[in-house]
Amino acid sequence: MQNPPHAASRADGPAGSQGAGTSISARAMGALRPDAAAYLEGLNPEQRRAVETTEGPVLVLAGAGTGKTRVLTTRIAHLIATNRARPYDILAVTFTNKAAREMKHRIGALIGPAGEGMPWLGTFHAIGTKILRRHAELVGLKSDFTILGTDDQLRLMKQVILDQNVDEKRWPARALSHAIDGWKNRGLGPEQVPAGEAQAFAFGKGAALYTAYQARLATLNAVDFGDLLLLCLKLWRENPDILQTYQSRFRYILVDEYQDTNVAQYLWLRLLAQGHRNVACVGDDDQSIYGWRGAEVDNILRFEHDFPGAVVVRLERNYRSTGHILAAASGLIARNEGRLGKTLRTDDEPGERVTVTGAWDSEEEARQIAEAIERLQGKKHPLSEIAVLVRISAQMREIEDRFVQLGLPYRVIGGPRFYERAEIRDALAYLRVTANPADDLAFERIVNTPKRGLGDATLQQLHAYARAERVPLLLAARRLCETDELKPRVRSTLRALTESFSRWARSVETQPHSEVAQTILEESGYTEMWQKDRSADAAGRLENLKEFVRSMEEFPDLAGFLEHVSLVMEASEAEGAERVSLMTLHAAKGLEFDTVFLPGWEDGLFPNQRALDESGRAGLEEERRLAHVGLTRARKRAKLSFAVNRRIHGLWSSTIPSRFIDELPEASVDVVEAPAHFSAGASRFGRNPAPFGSSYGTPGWQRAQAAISGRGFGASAGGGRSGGPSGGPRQIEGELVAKSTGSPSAFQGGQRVFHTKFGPGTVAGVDGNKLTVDFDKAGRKMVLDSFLQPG
DNA sequence: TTTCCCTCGTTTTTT
DNA sequence: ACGAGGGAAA
Repeated sequence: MQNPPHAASRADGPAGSQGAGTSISARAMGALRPDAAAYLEGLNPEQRRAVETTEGPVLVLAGAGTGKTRVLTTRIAHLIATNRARPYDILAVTFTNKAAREMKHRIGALIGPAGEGMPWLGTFHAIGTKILRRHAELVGLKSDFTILGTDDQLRLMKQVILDQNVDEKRWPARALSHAIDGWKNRGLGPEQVPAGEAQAFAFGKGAALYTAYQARLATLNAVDFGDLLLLCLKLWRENPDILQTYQSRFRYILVDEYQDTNVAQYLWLRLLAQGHRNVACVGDDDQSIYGWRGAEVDNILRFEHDFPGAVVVRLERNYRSTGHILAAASGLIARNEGRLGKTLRTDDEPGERVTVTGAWDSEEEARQIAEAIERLQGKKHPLSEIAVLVRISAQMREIEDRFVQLGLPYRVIGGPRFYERAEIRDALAYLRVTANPADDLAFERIVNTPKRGLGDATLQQLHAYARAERVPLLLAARRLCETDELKPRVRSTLRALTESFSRWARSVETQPHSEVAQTILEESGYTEMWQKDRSADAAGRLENLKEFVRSMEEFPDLAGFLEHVSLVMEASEAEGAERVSLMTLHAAKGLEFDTVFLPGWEDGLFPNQRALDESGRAGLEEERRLAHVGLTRARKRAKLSFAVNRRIHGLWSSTIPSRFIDELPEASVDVVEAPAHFSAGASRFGRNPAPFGSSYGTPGWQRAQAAISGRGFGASAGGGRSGGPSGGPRQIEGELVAKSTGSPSAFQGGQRVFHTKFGPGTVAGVDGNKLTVDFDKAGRKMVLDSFLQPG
């Protein structure tokens, strides 16, 4: 394999017309290729260069919508098709399981089943796990180690903090967890933490806590996510021979989303890449939005320095967005200083300009968005091609409320993950103890779930015994039941539990694991617990449990299932329905939609004040990249908006439009103004609307009304259901201006009424001029009678 | 052991 | 405003 048949001369493929310096034979050879390689067709010259520069380090700077995934998958197909590598010679790492799955899928489509068997295509963590299982004993583990999720991690930290006599009030487990995660992200083991930082935590106990935490993990035969990479580094550093086998095994290395790598991942890659040095990293420094969780933009900025002789390919031709959208995004991101610099361009038409709309408050903003969506819907715009991207999840509530009122179908992307739901984690804990009786953390989670009278006191006894005898909790429980240490009632409950676990463990040997799971959930009383629960979401939880058991069937055995779960914490998404998507900007990375709404462009919210406070200019630049990501999600329409008043932590505060709005290139932006114009004089977008400075407060609703009707401020562009006729008295949420006047109402219970916002309904109760109305669509609301008409 | 109340925090999220 | 989690009372 030293001389592959089609050894590429240099980067210039046949498409590169810079023939100078390319040998005749090479060109002749290239001329053959288009036939031989259908998969290369349709690639532009830069993409092709990124695919065909197979030898040596390559950095592909792939702007948004420039065909990044295509390059990555084609490159793999190319390596295999030209016999440069077999599927198992290639290491391809991604960040998310979703990305890994998609890549597998697309490679399969390109080269057929040959791509199915890429054993080393996966997330950093999945590959790290695979490697660690093979050499577990060399890093002090057994090969069936468990991978702890965040909740287990936290519980462990709490124990460690307690053990070390640190005040848990002052140094909460979360903070320790944060610190340790940070160290692990930077590739630092307990001994390598800089003394200063270790000192800073808990009066110098930082290092001791870290060490103790690792020791606890080791005794539990468990690792956390950080360890999956960190322990690989340790393994390789201490065993050069093993490192070398991996270095020579991976002839070609590919990395997706390189801008998101942290230091540990970078070190991990660098060690592996030192073998063949054929490492291709694909990323976009302008889409680095995970700095807060350890991603180092520096990794991508430093690539040429770290891999001397690297070829850098820029993909700047955008196939996604229209001209104005691209211009807006480019103009914005150009304000960042720490970037390698790319200029996206498109051959597409200029299209619609990016719109900017102001609203009086966040509720009106939500109303405007919903109306705009309904208008689009009226023009046959598919809802699945519309997305609303928010900066923080708290923004979603009002928008959802509005959608619910209108009966507009939507889905929230990136909500609580399936495997993170309490009922699923509980069920998992039962399975974990069944599969591995030494899994103390899982045991602790469910000893008293459902409630069976085994509380703290009992647990303390178990712990004491377990620690003294150096046995797992379950075994400790079993032994203590044989003594008179426990109160009779506790003893019998505990004995029943331990016996159940023994029984379940036995049945795993003989029965299908999903059936065992079903049995466990029933016999333990867990299902019953939710059946008795009267809260609203109990039914959903039971549904989830069913789905959980069903999903187990896809795996060959219990161990396989548990491994999958610990690495793949994502929701099973019901695809396909015709719905608007609602998500955070972070969750939107990698997705695209025809129309994208971007609400909440207000200073303090976006750019987020906290990001600014904590990371200064770097924070601002990351926020700006986030804005850039948001804009570049749109294919045809991007609609920005801001509200001048927003409720923050329950308090109404006035806000000013985001500085990012003023950074957009004017030529690509349309300001959608209310009929009577929204601000005279001030800057282009009505920055700092004079009459309501920061002094605006809750009692000011009178002023608010005056301002709105007087200036037409933020009146919805399309009229429609939210506002009265323009110029007339504006309606604000009935609740907000609700002031009981005491004057008797013209309405009576049972009467049919109509409300401009909520539609038709029936009066359920009367209190002065405040009415309780059961609306046909919106449910029960308190409204003022002045907003109602007899129906 | 359980239940109720009070305090605290509240960007973004993967594995 | 609001929910989660911890501590004190039943």
